[in-house]
Amino acid sequence: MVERAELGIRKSAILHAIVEEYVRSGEPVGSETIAEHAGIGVSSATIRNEMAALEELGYLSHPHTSAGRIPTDIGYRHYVDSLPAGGRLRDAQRRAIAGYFAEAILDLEEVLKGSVQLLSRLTQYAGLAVPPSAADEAIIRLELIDLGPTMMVLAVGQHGRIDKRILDRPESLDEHALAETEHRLASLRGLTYADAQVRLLQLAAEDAREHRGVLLDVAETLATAQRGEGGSHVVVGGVSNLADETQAWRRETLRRLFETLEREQEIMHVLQDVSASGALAVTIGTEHPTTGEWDASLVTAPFKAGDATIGTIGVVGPTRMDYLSAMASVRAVARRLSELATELET
Amino acid sequence: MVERAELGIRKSAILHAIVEEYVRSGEPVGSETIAEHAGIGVSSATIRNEMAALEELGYLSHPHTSAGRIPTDIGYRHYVDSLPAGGRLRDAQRRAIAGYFAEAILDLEEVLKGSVQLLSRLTQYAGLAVPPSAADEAIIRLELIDLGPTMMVLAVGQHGRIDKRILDRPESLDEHALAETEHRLASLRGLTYADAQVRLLQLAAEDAREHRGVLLDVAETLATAQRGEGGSHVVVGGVSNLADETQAWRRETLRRLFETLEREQEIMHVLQDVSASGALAVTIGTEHPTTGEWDASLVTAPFKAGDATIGTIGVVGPTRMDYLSAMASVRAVARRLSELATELET
DNA sequence: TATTAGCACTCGCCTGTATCGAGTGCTACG
DNA sequence: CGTAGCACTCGATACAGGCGAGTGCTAATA
Repeated sequence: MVERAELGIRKSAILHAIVEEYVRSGEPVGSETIAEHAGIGVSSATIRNEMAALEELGYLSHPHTSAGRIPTDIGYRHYVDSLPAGGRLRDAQRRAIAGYFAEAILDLEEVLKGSVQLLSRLTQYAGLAVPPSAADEAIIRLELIDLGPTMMVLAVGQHGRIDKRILDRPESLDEHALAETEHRLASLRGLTYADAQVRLLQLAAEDAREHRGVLLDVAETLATAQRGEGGSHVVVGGVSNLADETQAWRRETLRRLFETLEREQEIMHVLQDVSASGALAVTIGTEHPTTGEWDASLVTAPFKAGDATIGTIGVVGPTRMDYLSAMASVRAVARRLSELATELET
Repeated sequence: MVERAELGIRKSAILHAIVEEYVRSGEPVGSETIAEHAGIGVSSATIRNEMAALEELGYLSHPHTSAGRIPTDIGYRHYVDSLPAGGRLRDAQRRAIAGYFAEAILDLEEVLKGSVQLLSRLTQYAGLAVPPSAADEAIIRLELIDLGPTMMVLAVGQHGRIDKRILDRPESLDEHALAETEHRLASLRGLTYADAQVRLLQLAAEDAREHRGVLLDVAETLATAQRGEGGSHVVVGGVSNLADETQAWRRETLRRLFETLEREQEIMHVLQDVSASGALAVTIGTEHPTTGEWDASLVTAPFKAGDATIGTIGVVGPTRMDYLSAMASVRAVARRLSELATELET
């Protein structure tokens, strides 16, 4: 990030007022509006001078000469960074969150689906979540199930995750051999997905017999589960909010956004990128190549089980986003989610 | 459906030409265009007379006095009904379908995901599929897995479907009781989901002991699986196509469409409604209350395993749809899917 | 009787022009 | 340094005129 001289207190206040007014109205905001309503206590002419300076510094831009100013991505960034840590939730929102988490929900997968729905309703943007990776979860069942002409690898994680893959069943693998192979798999119970995968590769390497292929397939199934390509995907909810009339996206931008939302792998990478810090994070427009392409912003927060971060949850919306409220919602949901996950995993 | 006198051969030809031209261009089409390009062999004046008659009959409408005609839903309906049964696929499309199904794919769930993607690419609309219901699938595993503070019901169907539900574990249910309950569940193997559910309710009724609740929960899990609310949902793909610039939807309509696409239950019901006939079906705009709300059309076809219909696949697009090509694509994919499903289920 | 040529008419759309006003940037002054 | 004042810019809006696609009707024709 470019080093940028600290703005004076008055410039900050003006920028702040412009961002909030623009987010509210969607119209470029003029010096008069700020002078009258923002309580800065100086005349519009002074505001104009400051605005010109802010534009010079890259915080504001100008759709055309005789229009008001709109914040640039950098402007939003400064605004967001200057926001107090604890945004306020409205009572109704607080109650919605409390209400949702008050119901006893036992399945993290279900909880995540509900949570992104909740976030999308709270914020009017779309909710996203990356569920926990399987890597560190212990396997409590690992079975090879006979489906007649085919067979299925079935792994059950200690917290209830399920991964499966259907495989071709080689003719040579008769019932006896299948039972024997399954017996060998049973010895992996208790290992994590990651460890079990390593162990399987060892087993397959040591023993170069006929059914090595099956072991490799099982290993691949575990690997897939860890990459998040398996049963537990990125969870997306409330995308219809993005098509709302009031969101200022052009059709083409909207199309690209939806397109990417269908490519789970890409979304997962984006979310992992932006939430690398391990704390509530805001990613504004061009700050990330992918969000830049959408002209969108992300507000994300990790959720934890105990001390370990296990996933990410957040919202996507236009860069002209109500960051304060989105941050408060995401923070609150992530906190509740962490509590619940911690509880579920003990 | 309202009984409507058969159109004469010439009116039909004109209507046909208008629909095709309008679908192609998106502009209201005038009499001149038809007279020149459609090879009807009469002058534009005659076409105009016929158009006026067609409008009178409800097949065409008029955005304003000096504009060309556009087809009404009834006009599209007549067009679709008069279409030859075997629409042609372009070679590239035929190859794409053959290519997709040539890869050995063993998991019907994966196949369906791929198929809706395929359909959405072939047609440039969004693909939809309702997977088979669990009702008639035999259960080959039915387990109660100890997850420490909770427990999981896990059902595996004979063709590899998986349904699970995580339940609260009552304190009274110690390891011994859990093992015993699981033993009782084991006796249900081989029954279909529907039969197993009935049997479970009997068991629970007969034996009014402490752990009745668990049996009821298991029954409920099986019921959920049959309603399609469980692991296998409606499969949707290629929705970004719907946001394409060239599709003439207004923002609000688009929003409603996306909103419904997120409500799986509703989509499932719509698809079941429209594909009740058991054959390739086209549902145009207001012909179904839900599609009417979207100003959209559906082209759907059932797919079968052997002789039994097990699911539905199709596309959603604007009423101004290239029906011929969509029908051909859906028909071809459904046929391949049926072959594959038949093979997988034997 | 069905078809067609011709033509007046309609009406959306495009273009050009004029006006309005929000908002700017600059300058001069306190 | 802040402010008042003012000329200027430029998008938005409104309106008029002309164009042209397309209609609907009528009268002539096969």
